[in-house]
Amino acid sequence: MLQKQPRLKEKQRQNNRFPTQPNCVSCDKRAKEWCPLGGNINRLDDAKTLHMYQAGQSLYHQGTRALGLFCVESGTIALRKLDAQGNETIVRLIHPGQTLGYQALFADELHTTTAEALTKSRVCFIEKQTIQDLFQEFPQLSLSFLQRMAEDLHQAEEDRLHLTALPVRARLAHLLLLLKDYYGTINKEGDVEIELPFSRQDMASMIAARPETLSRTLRALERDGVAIFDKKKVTIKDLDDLFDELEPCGVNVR
Amino acid sequence: MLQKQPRLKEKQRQNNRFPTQPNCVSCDKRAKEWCPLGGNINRLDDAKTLHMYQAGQSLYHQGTRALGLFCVESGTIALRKLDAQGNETIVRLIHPGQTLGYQALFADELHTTTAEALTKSRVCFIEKQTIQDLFQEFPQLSLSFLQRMAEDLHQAEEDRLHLTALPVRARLAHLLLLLKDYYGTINKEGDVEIELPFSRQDMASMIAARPETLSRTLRALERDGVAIFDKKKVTIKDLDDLFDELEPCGVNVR
DNA sequence: TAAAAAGATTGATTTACATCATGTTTGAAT
DNA sequence: ATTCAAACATGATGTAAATCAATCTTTTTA
Repeated sequence: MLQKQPRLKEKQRQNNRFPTQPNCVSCDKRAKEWCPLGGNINRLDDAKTLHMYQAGQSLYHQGTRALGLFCVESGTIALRKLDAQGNETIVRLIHPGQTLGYQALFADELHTTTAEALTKSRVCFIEKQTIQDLFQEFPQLSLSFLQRMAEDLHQAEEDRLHLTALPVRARLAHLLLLLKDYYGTINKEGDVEIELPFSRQDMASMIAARPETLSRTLRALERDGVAIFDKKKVTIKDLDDLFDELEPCGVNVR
Repeated sequence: MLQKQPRLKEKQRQNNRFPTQPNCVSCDKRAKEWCPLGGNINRLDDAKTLHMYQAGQSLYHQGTRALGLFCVESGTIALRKLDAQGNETIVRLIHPGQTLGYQALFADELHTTTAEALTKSRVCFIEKQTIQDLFQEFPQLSLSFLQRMAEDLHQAEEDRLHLTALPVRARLAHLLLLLKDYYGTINKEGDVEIELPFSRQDMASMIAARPETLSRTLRALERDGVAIFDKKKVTIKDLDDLFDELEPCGVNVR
């Protein structure tokens, strides 16, 4: 199965040298998956290899074998799924501290998504054999991954519900509320500003809408004074306005 | 949170006595989750308790704590999800040999669905403590559940795709193709006959459509000679006709 | 810098499906 | 049987979002 390999801009090809080695022990973003290692977290630290990815580069490709696990230190990774008709959707975003690649690894299937760095990213890789060794030595580790996947499953259920029960506008509001946690800052006027790391097309795919529909919905939100969309910058005066979009639909944002 | 407890028909209240104890060792339907127990499968056998459920009875309720795992010996269990607006959807069906209840148990969350027996069912229950002990003693067990959940996750991804990419008619065709594996028989004319264990409303919820839409779609398939729907019995002359419904959508039924 | 390609917006039109309304069948309780 | 309440079917109508098509904008390539 052939995958599209996005070409990189010239300037992106540079600056790939002299990375500071990240340290799992001091990594404050590390997700709870690795907690069972406790004081032995250095075991992970020793086994990992650091990789730098420029925006647009892939960590792995849909349809390939899983060689190990990835753990994001910085940057944003998108899991893209390509279907038979050639539609590409972002299934999920992975943020610093989170692990990815476990689905195919644990299911012993081929990767069902392509993992692509949306921003310049630092990602650690732990190969399959190491994972197996660690799981053997620290059985609690598999339990924490069980928990992880159970939560994923819960999320998937929830997403399905939203998809069928909520109109595009509410799905968009919901997405913005999730994104603000990762990309939101407060500007000098005290408004929330979100710098989106992806295109309109990607954004549309995330809420299962067509780009045209997304575009119109953005404008509708602007008309109603809920948010301002300038290129990839979103400005929100009052988050409550977004919550109000969801309230009549009975959604509680975790 | 109050749950609707369906009233049982009179005759269903009877015949709940003298169940033959099922035996995990000889259970030929047992799913691969328990394989790691190997020759120690009797450990599971000793720990389990058998429960009989009449159609309409619940194994557990959405919003309650997970007390253990269930393993279906016979019958069909539906996982129902009730949303804020009061819509009820069948998220999934569980068949003999399969395990259920692990999502909430592993995530340490409340049950996100209600498990309801659609037919008279025999289900084994293994309580949390036992599971923990077994997982401790047989670490491979958690790996096999990891695999299980990874597959579930894959399925959820796939379902989401279908939901957004396929029209109701294709989703219905797809559902029938899945159901035939569990409920299909060949009648004297050589046609496939499926005896559905659920109502039209439930069926509609499974493909995320309204009952009216499902009703019309059934008739459309009948008009086109693809299938005949008589009450809960579906007759299909040629399965290829169903595959043809999916082909233009680029779906390959596993 | 110009040219080309891709992405984004906007408008007009279509459509699949939901909703509403009404009638019919079913099947359990009396 | 008779009654009653669900479940199911069917027709009429409404609508959110997709599709089609035409600019406009930004990015990439040459």
